[in-house]
Amino acid sequence: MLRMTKHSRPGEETRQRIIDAAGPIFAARGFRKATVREICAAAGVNIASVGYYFGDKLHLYLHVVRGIRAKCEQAFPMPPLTGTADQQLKLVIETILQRLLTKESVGWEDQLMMREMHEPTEAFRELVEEYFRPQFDCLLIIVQSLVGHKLPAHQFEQLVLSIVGQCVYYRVGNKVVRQLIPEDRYQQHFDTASLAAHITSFSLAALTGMGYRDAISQACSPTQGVNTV
Amino acid sequence: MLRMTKHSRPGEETRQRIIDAAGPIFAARGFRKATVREICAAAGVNIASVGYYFGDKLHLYLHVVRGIRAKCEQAFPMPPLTGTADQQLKLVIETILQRLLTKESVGWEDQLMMREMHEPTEAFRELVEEYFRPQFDCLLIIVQSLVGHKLPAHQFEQLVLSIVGQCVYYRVGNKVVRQLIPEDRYQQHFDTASLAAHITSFSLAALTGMGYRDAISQACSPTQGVNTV
DNA sequence: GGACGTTTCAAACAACTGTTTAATATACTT
DNA sequence: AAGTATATTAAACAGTTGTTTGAAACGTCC
Repeated sequence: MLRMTKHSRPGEETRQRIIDAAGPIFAARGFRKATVREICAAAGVNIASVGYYFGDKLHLYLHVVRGIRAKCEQAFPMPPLTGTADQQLKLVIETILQRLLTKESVGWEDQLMMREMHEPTEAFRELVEEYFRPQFDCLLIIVQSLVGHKLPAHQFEQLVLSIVGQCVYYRVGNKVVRQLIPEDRYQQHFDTASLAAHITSFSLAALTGMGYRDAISQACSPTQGVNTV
Repeated sequence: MLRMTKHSRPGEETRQRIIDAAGPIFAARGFRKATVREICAAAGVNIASVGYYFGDKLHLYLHVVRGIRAKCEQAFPMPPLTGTADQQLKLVIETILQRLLTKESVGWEDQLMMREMHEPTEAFRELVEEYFRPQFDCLLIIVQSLVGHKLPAHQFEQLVLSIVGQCVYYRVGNKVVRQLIPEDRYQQHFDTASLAAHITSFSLAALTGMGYRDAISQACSPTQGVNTV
């Protein structure tokens, strides 16, 4: 039974069902390994529907990727930049780790993101601009605020990348970490909150210890825009 | 023309040629995308040779992966643990970055490693034990030496992972970084040596700033084995 | 030099893939 | 109610893949 009003064609439903079904499958299997047959079976539609609505498999994939940012922003929104810069840093690190380390039930978006990092498709460039760049700029502002004075731009960028790198590794190298660290100790000390606390204090200590930042001003620096050279 | 003595069958040569040709192709295309036909064409042998010598494509892949560690250790050997712990840390970070960021000409082994991290095969477990574990233990000893006193094991491990994470991100997230950082600035400040210097000072500053380590002992602590709890 | 095990080869095989087709069904318009 | 554009379907298509086959070529040993 199909209902087809002027503004909601019956096809819209199957179209959406295909996208919904395709996301987790592309994330789990990768673009190449994921088959149109499996996606259509999961969506409960005919094989030919992909060609009918998206042209081909690649364009379906691009539609899926382009819909990710919104979903991710909705599940774990970036925290507002209030409070001291120290607090801001901790919150952002926690948010990034949550997005990265959440279980597969909601986390297939990040799986796809990691696949794009490893084997970029056409969608990669805009994905960086719309997903990674905002996180990067956000951290850049916080770090500039923490340092409190001007530095060459590349130094700020390297500082931010050092922070991001620590977070991302727990996702990218997750399987390695799981094998390097004894299981019980992993369960006890490598949850999202503990890791966020460690990475935050590690990074704050680095900023302080590198002399970029007064050890005294540690817990009381409000955020202010700071320009690079 | 085939030469077949008792101890060096003619097949040994083609067998080796297949392995040599397969490595870069598996690394560049991934296990699935790499085709037996392309590998055999690159090796200059018949398609059927893979089945004849390795049984099937998967077992050829496993042979290739198992031969990686030796090659990598030979190209960029881990530095001997001499000098101050500070110097050791810098050398190890440099070695890791060199292994990770070397151009494709010699770096296909690490490409394969990254693929295994993302999509592990049967070879993953032993790869971690033989390749990642030594690096991890090496850094663990250095960090223990830098801290100079006992700490819970998981804290040492998180410190090491913070260091490794910074390095690995420049490989895993390379394409992201390349797009986030303006090209000219990347060329100027994001070479292996500069990154190694930054990551080293960042990490040393963190260790110092976290209070794990006397700021005074910074440049003169010789390595000594330190046991965790 | 002939017999034998080993190695190579071109060709075919079987399975799976994304895509297209042409017919059928559906819902809206007039 | 007829007509029409839209949507769905089962089936077939065309291409690529890993793997197997059976014969031919080769080197070694008696």
